[in-house]
Amino acid sequence: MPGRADPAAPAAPRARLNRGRVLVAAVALADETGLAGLSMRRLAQELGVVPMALYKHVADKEALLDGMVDLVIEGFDPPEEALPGIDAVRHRVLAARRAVRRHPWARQAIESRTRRTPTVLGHMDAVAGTLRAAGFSVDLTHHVMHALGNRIWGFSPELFDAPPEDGPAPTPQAQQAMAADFAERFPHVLEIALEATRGDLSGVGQGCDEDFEFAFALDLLLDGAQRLQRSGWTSPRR
Amino acid sequence: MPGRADPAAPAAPRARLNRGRVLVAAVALADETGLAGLSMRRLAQELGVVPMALYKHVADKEALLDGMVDLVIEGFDPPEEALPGIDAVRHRVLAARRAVRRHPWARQAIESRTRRTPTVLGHMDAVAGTLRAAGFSVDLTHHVMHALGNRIWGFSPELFDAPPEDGPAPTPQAQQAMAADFAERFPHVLEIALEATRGDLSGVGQGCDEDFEFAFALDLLLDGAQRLQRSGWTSPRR
DNA sequence: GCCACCAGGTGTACGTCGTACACCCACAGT
DNA sequence: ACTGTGGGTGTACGACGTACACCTGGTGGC
Repeated sequence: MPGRADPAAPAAPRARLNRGRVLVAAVALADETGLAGLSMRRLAQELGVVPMALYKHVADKEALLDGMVDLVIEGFDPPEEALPGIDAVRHRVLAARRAVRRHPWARQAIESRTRRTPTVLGHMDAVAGTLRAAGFSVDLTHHVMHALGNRIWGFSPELFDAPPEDGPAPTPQAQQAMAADFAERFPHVLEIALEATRGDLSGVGQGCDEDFEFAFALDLLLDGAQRLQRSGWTSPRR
Repeated sequence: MPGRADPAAPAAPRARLNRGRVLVAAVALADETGLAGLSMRRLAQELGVVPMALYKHVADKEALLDGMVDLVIEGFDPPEEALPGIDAVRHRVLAARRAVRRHPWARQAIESRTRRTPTVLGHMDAVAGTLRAAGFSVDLTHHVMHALGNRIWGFSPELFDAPPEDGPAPTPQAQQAMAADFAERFPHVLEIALEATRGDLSGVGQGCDEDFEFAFALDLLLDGAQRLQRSGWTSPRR
């Protein structure tokens, strides 16, 4: 083996790893092999690196998945055309769908996420904002967001599943600052949360009235379906 | 240790295992610990048995999950009252939802299933049959089933994801018999499949036009939402 | 020019998972 | 009495995620 050891390795000094490269490689690997085929070990191998090296760039596999989902969401086509009212919502949702469809694993991954990254909140805020711009009340916007469910993502996770529970308790002023930041970045999400909790955000963790939201969406669909049936609807044959 | 060995073990001769007991225990364990906490080893321990013993009753973990999901579906409240038209659909879907909510893991489990067991097909057939009884065309029934999505289950797996691909190729007459059996047990599912493939069931594996189904459901929801907005809808405050 | 630092990559090891495979035992049918 | 055979056992293997100790090459301070 000494006859082989070239001190200045020729072609591939192997670019340094960083979070971005890890995430991109993970997305590519998942595209190829599906979520089930994505393991830390396999991913490391793909990057020509030892498994533990990944942990310098992502906290653990959950964080890796979070990052991958963010990457997909960032790939949502921006709504360049300024469409009127509800059509803007439709446009945005269909754009999300296109991005999600590019990655067959994305639906499952998004559904499994329990943390809400800023990127995820950003998308929800954008959809809510589009509904508000179309003249919807905060109240109605809220329930329609639930009803859209899957469709917001090209398929709806709950906004708040579990309390954030970071490590050490944040100081009051840090909390204040975070709240202000949140209000600025996600104003529409905030107004919905305020409406739903009647201004008492402390109870935001326990979520919405799921039974109500379920029935709301069900009735929206069934009423619409019945209207189609009465009008003798048939699907367009291509 | 010989001083302890009692030849006729006193209280617990430990009832024999069978598929039913395994499934019930698995459901109970998942109820307690969530899907993530359900492992073959843990389940075996709960049953006072060695892990490999389970494999005499379920083929593998996938089959275990299939069985658990079937158990949940069998727990759907039967629609005793004969409601008129669309209300029967609503009633049935809400019944499914109640059953699914009893088991927090069920949604995730159902979504992850790729095989369609007879029990699953049975539920879909029942929902389709209820829509047909309400006067919906096969065509409209089909698309409404897609649109209901999650809601059919208390949250929509595709009917056909992958070809069945059992082990050895079934003989033609066995295939014939299976088809006849299917037609008898799931007539409404069959008529939808026939409609969607225009009578050529050989192509049933490649599924429906997902883009169309997605847009159909999206428009149903958005049209309904817009109607509510125009009528000045507000949610009922309790 | 030296050295101390440290971000980033390595190696080893642990506990858990699903499950293949060989076994063994108690009872049923002859 | 003999022989299957259905059901429970024991051992073992190859993944997996990741903790922990280590090393190493480049950078900033002096």
